[in-house]
Amino acid sequence: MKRTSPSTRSPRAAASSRPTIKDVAARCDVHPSTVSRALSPAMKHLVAGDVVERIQAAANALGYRLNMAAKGLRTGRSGLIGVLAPDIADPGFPPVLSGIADHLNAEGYATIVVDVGSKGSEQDLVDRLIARGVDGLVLATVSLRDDVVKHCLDAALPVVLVNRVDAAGLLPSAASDDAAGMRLAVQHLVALGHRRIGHVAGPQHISTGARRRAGFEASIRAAGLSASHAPVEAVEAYTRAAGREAALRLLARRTRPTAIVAANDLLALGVYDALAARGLACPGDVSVVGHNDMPFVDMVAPPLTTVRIAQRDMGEAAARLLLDRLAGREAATDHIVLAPELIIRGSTIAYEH
Amino acid sequence: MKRTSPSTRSPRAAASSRPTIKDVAARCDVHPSTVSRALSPAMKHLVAGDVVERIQAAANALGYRLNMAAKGLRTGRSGLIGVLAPDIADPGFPPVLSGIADHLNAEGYATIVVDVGSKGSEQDLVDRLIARGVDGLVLATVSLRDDVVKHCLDAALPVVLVNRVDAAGLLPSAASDDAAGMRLAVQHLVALGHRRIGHVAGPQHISTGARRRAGFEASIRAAGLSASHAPVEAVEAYTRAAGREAALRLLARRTRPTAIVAANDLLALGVYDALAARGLACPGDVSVVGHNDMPFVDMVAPPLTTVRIAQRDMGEAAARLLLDRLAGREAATDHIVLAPELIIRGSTIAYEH
DNA sequence: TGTGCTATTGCAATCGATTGCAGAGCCGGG
DNA sequence: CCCGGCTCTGCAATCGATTGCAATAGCACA
Repeated sequence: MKRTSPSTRSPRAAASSRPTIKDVAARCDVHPSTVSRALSPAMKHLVAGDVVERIQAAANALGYRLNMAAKGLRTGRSGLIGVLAPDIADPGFPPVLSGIADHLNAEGYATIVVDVGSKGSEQDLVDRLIARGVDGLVLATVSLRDDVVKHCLDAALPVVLVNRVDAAGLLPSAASDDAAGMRLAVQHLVALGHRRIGHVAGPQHISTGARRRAGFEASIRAAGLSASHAPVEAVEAYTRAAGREAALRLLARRTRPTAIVAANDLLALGVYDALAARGLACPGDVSVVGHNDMPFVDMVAPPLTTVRIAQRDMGEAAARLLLDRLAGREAATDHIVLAPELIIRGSTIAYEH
Repeated sequence: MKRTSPSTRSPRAAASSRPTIKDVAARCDVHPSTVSRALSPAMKHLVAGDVVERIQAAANALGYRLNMAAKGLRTGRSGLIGVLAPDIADPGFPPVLSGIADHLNAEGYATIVVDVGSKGSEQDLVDRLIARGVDGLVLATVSLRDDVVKHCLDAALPVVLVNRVDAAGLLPSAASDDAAGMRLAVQHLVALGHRRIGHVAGPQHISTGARRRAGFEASIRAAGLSASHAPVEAVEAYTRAAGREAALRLLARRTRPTAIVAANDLLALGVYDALAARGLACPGDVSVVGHNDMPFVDMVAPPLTTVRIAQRDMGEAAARLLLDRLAGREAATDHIVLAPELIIRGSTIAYEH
């Protein structure tokens, strides 16, 4: 027990003090380095079989657990992945998150999720994650400012996007096929006989907002409808209140649309609010289609017809993409696109001329 | 530039390599320890003012960022807090989480959230968090097994509970006043004239399930109603499907209840399903009260009357409790209880005899 | 001018694990 | 019987930051 130094005392008080690799080594009469090797799958082959067994036995007899901080310091890898989320409270996000976390956990990584919305600058948050030594970043932030991307690239940090794509398409991403989703929505309405279809578009500085709007307009053209009968109102944020306001503007147009496609379920609920405020019935007077199929939109009145996106798959794909990069494998497919699916419920019906 | 050693090469390849405390020291012609002191708020007073300034200038000229792994190794504190969640996808959880994270972030801590549901043993997850060197744990797990608690106590790790209490009341906790919530619900129904009130109880091995049930029964007694007119059906999990089954059993009783109190909004939605399956109207035939006021229950048909719990406050309180422990302050109040509030919407109406 | 302080700074050990290199022991072939 | 080669293990440096102790300088006061 001569291990206590005279000058510097152990910073962690006498309490607990988990066993270290040295304790295991002492118990087995081998050098710490041998223990390290025996306990590392990659180096185990360098140690004699019986010694490995003895060490493993001693290790879990002592309840030894690897100290990640020490390992991280030495190897330069922390086993931590940062995830930047726009808003944890958004019901659409958890499935994505759990897809990411599950996949990453399986490979021994832990995830630090930070909510950008509440705190200050995204830049600063990224810096703090970098200080923590994260090995990679998953960005699900809605507003992907250029400087953040640049910052990450400067730090030579593997970064992947989820539910987003950057304008230049430089970063690998996993996202839903927004254009296809809007096509499903518009085709569905056209098939029901609708000819005047409005769109409540999301924020245009967010890729989903911009791409869904473009998809909507393209689908309208493809259906041979005139753009003048397909008014678009964009919002500043994906909120129910914003959706309500935009829908009110849409409904105030000379030729009122008989159907409204929202860029988002939250916005669609706002459309419901607007219809109620105008004394209009859904779907009787106006049909509504949402996007995302977030939880419980099947329970609202009327149950919302919406475009379901593969959120969990998106998270998993993003994790895989990141793992590829961490392993040095540059995946062939940098942009994974998930196919959406139209879920028809009660908020859309045929338009009678 | 004689800093490259002959034998062991730097593990982090030439790429990037963030500046270290030594680089800053070299640039200022001082010893690394002086830099460390100058950059630490607690030790700054030991360094001459002008030197501090010079060092700070050099630090952010170089873009120096503290290496948390190294600091953690030396000090024995990682600045990481583990949060065990029952199910991230549960819409009720995000507000709690964000309350926790915001408060902890402000103090320089980062949170690692792990979803217990998906992965294997809770025990093992805790072990992995401990290996990561978390400084403390917030447990929001629904099924708080004794061994997990014991495990944490063995590790001498500060632990707080959120939205939960342990049977023995040993661990500090922040939770809603479940009994008060049930009292609000029952009193509301009684005031509306209901005399036969059923309860869909949550899992009895979860504190919310057990305490809400007890609260329900106590309130029934307090209202002078007979227990035989207040049937209770407990479920195994907080899911919509389980709520449906339990409600069907309740509705099959000889004297059908005219109102049902669910332990949870999710269960309440299941009750809606059951009513629809039996061709009964809500609130016409049966009134329903939920619990938690999760997002969008105001949008379902009919809008759900429910007991709102202060989820964000709960998270904040838990964080404060944990910070107290981390700072060595044993807070006087170990069990913080948050007052619930009844939100009356459309799922409850007066019962006409 | 000498003594005693205090305010600063440097020194070096240390946290726990990893890993390149060196050396020991052993085997079989020539 | 010797040597090349292989397997296994030990040694020691190292990652970056912190901190108790020692040392120095500067200053005041007698």
